[in-house]
Amino acid sequence: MGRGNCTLHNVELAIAFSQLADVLELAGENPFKIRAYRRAARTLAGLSAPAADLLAGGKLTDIPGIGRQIAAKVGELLETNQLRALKEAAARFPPGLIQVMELPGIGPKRARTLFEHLKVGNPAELAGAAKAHKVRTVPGFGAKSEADILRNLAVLDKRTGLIPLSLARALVVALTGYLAHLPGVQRVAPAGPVRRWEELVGELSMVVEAHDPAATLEAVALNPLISEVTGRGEDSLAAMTRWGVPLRVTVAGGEAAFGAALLWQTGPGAHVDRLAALASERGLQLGPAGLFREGRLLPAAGEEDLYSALGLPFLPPEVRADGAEVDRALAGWQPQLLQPGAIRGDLHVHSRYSDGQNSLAELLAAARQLGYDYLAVADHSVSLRVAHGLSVTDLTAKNQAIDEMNAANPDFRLLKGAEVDILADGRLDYPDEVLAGLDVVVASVHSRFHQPLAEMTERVVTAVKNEHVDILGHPTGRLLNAREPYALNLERVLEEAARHDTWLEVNASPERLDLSAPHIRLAASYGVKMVIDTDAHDVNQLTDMAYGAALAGKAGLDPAAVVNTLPTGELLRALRRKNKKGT
DNA sequence: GCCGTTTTCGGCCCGACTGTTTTCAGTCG
Repeated sequence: MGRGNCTLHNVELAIAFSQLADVLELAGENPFKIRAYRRAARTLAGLSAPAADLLAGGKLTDIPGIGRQIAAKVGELLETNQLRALKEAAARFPPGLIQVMELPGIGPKRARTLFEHLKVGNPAELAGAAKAHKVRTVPGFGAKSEADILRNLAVLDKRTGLIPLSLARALVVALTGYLAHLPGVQRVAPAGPVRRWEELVGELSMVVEAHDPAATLEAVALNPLISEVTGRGEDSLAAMTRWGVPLRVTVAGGEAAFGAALLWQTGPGAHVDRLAALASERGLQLGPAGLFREGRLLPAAGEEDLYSALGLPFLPPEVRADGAEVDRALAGWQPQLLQPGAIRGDLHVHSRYSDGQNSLAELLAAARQLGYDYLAVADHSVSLRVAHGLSVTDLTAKNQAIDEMNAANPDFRLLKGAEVDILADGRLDYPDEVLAGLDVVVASVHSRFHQPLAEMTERVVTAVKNEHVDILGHPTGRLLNAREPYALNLERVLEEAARHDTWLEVNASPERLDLSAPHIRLAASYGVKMVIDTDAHDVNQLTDMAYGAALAGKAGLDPAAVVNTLPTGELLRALRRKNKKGT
């Protein structure tokens, strides 16, 4: 974490353009214009420098997809904190109609139709209309749509108030920067589910060490991210953020109490309760104010000291859960984490050849910057038209370009890869002889998501058995907060993956986190090897590896089961494992 | 909206699936 406020501004700019795209979609604007705004939103969110600096330096329009008009809108946002175009367009529709559009099967046209016929302007009103069987009276809707709407509304309801970890992290980085610069503030640390790397976040929590708690909390209340202060204590403040997620800021009473405050605010409750119980078993008292013996505060500057005082190894936030981990640690268990630098490369990234943003040269340079030894450029296969899936001819040309890059860069290895679609019947989207010419084959499902369980399982198992497939990509297909996983018997897939030595991907993109931590545990129990990949479509997303590493730590995955910790030579041997065994 | 060593205008993300229809519009990846 670091980099002050720049991430905040970029994320906020991105959200504004994304909202503009949403509302223009409702308004029936030119789809290409809408796409341009969405692209700009993605680009802005991924920038590594503050957009404000680029704009000031006249460099913003150098970025592909950002022209004069969007740059002007960025300027307007930075100056006035709002977009006139967004305000005007949004005024034409009830604000809840955007949420109605989040329902699967409901796009801008159908959301508008519902609004015009039934006057429903938000999910709650739509639920009422559906229950009263009014939806089926609207042209283009029937009993099936009505039932789908009700079912999907329940899913939508479950996730309200939860934001993706990536957005939560951006907000916490922004708040950290803000807090760190307040006078009298010594230390700031994020806590809560963000620090535990929970995949969806329902609350933000920060711990501060400060000379003057009242003045510090007063300053927090003035932060523009905060829409409303909901509670004040002597040393804490509760507020609602503009993103609808509550925030708690806790001021620790001095250095000796910082660790305890951080521990308490990081949670979860069951973990902290187990620690407190353990402390009292040892004649100590552990609470949010610190660790005490007979009423005397013991010196403990950090969490490490607290764990150590209880006779425990340090338990990093991502492994803190229901308290059982405390007892495992007492019995000698040590959490296994991927050390920085353990990951030697990424085996699933996209280039400009399909739907990525960067050239091979840019990808190579970025990977080298991260200290990697290798990078597999796995672009989409021919069937995935929307993503510019590569024809065999294009793939051949790309492979040749990779050979040339490798010849010119002997210290690094670009791997010839493809993310090959698993077709509806389990066949792959390239012929065998083409697959045989690749270093890395990632096989993924990108179509026909609604196949019944048995059919989908058979389809994926067929791919897993395929001798050319190295990795099963994003195995469950879920999109966090957006799309449910497809029906799949994962245990059956794991069985076959273990048998055929096919690796499973831990897709580290914060939109997916697929496999999830529980699924990683399950896969490990089958003896299946895993690869942590970012699925980056932009060099800035290569650092999403941190999400995957945290997920592996949460799942307690043995680093030895992670294939991309291998150095180049061993990885290349491992990639040839099937051919060696083969016929 | 953006973009262009062919274009300053006219392309750009196309095709399959779905539920509602009696021939297709809307959604999605």
